Amino acid sequence: MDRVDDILAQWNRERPDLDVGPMGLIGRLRRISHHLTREMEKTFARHGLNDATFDVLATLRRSGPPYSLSPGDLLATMMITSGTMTNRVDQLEKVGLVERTQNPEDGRGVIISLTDKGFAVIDTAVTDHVATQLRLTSMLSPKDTATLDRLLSKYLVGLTGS
Amino acid sequence: MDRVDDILAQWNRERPDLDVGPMGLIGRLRRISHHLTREMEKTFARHGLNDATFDVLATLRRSGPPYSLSPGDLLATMMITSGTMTNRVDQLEKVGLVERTQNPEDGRGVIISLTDKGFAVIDTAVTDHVATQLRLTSMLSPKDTATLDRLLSKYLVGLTGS
DNA sequence: TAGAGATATCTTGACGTCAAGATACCTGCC
DNA sequence: GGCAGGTATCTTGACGTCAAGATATCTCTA
Repeated sequence: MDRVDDILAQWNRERPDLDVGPMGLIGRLRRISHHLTREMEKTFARHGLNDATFDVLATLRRSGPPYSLSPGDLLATMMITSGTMTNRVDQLEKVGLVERTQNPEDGRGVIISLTDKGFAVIDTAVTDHVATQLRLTSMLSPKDTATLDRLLSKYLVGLTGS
Repeated sequence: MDRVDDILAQWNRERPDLDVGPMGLIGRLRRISHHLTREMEKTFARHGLNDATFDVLATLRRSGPPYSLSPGDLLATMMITSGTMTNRVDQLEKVGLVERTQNPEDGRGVIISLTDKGFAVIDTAVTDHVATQLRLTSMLSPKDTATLDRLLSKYLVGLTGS
């Protein structure tokens, strides 16, 4: 029994014609996601980052040496638009965590690279972040975690095709 | 195998010291949530609404007659701040879907009520919305849906305490 | 090799959200 | 009754995001 159940009970009383099963599942998913995001942002803030800038630095870091990607490459793994990407890189460049260089092979393109400072920041931040994520999933038993993860993966594939 | 698995594989290569199990679960949860929100917004748009304004109208509608709540009551079920609430009500009042009246029992308070037009809009929109949600969960088997819903509820309670 | 269409990135303007604080009003204690 | 502290709502300014379009460059075909 959670808060979403209260919402469903209200709908059942007011609109008994509606099948609110999907609403319960989706509502819970979104509430959990929202809550997790809020909590993780606290960790990012300790490193001078937020969800958006952490995402960029982390993508560059895990791509491996030379820790450089084009804005287009970065976009491919994030669910955002190109304008948002420009804004994120602007912020990070301003504080010296990444730098833009012209792509020598394509005059239209630029390459975003982690600076040494950026590398140091993200390497520390991600360690902290992983600890936070462990805490945020620690209330689930190993078995429940495994089942949930498997079902979410199945759902993600069914929903987006990959 | 989904896109999140690719991300985890990159981390394993670059930072094998990190336990990325929680990252997979949280990443999937957030991606699904993001995708669902985007899809549902299309439905809201067909009724001249968005996620924010739908939420307010729906909360008033399911509260039952007289379809009136204070901003504080509305805040209690939504994960937003008071400033955001003011903005949402402003938008809805401007287009005549809700109206503000002074709370006769408390000079500090106001009461937000659905107008007849607001009632008609939300009653149609929610029917459409439920159909969208059914579609967005239709790729899961009934059994998987039940298991997922149960685990999410458990997680939500463990995470937020209700 | 010239031009049409495709591509990569950035710009602009609007919107939703938030944190922090302002304002008005209520309640309970002295 | 009057004042202190609590409560309900709104205001302000900053930020992240998006859609749509601008600009520069590339690629392919004739």
